[in-house]
Amino acid sequence: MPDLLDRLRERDWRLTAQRRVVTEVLGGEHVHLTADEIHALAARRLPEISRATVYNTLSELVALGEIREVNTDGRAKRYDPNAHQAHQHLICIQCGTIKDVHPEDNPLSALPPSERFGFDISDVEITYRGLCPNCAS
Amino acid sequence: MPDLLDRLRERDWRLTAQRRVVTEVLGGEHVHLTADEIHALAARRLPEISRATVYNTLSELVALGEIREVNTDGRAKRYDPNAHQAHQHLICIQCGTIKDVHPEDNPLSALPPSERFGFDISDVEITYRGLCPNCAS
DNA sequence: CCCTAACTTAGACAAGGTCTAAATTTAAAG
DNA sequence: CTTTAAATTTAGACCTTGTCTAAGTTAGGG
Repeated sequence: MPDLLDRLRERDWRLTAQRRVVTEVLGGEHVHLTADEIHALAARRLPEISRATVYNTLSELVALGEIREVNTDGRAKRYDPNAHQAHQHLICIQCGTIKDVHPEDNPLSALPPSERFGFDISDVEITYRGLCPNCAS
Repeated sequence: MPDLLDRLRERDWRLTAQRRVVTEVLGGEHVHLTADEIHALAARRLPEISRATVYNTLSELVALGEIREVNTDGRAKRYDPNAHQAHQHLICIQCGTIKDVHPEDNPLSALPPSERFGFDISDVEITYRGLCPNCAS
C-alpha cells in the first residue's frame, strides 16, 4: 500500500504545509493521539498552525477513511492512523496505554439475528479494559 | 433482586430527597439518559435540584456499581440502570436509538492470550452500529 | 503572473463536565 | 429537645474539548 501522503495526492487533496505536517505527525501505525497532542506536535514544525486547521484536517482524513476516530474514555477523541486493518483496542485502566488487538472471530457473528432488532449492522467497536503488566507490578 | 432504593438503603447511603428523585428517574431497565436529561426529569419533581448534585449522585451510583456509564458517541455520557445483567449496545447511526443486546459467546473468549499483552482484562465494551428498521424505510 | 476557489487564521462561542466556598441538612450525642 | 460535626447541596465560576465565523492568505490552473 502506498503511503498516506501518496494516497491523498491521488485524490485531489490540495496539499498545504499544514495538512502535510498533520499527516506526518500521524505517521506511525500504533499511535493514538488527541487533537491537542497532534496540534502540539504539528506546531513544533509549523509554529503558526491553528487549532481549527488541525480539527478540519482530522475531520477530512476521517471522512476519507484514512484515519479512525476512537472514543476511549469520554474525554478527548483520539485519532488512529491504522484504519486499513480491522482491529480493536485494549486499554489500561490505570495508565491509559492503548494497544491494537485482533480478536479471532468476526465480532459480528456473536450477535444472533434475534438480537439484531431488524438493524442493518455496519460496524462493531470493541474496547477491552484491564490492568497492564507495568501497572500491575 | 431487591429494588435499587432498597439496595442503597442497606449500604448506609444517606437517602436525601435529591438522591431519591435521581434514582427514581433511572427506574426503567432500558433507559439510556444523559446527565442533562436526568436533571430535567428530576427537576420536574424537585425544581431546585442542582446540576452538580445530579452529577455527584450519578458518580456515586456508578462507583457503587448500580448504574453504568455508556460512551456512545463522543457527546454526552449516558447512564444505564441495567448494570446487573451483562449486555452490550446496538445504536442506530441515524436516529441514535439505543438497544440492549446480548451476544451469544463470552466476548472475552475471542481474544487469544497472544493478543492480551499480559494485561489482566476486567471488562469488554461492545458497540454495534447500524441503521434501524425505522430509519431504513 | 493573475485570479478565484480553497484553505487557514484568531478568537468568539457552545456543550459537557468539574470544582469551590458557602449554606443547609442530617443524625448522633448530650 | 438542643447542640454539633460531618455529610450533602447549591450557585456559579471555571475548565476542556470542539465548532463556527468572518477576514485574510495561498495554491495552482489559465
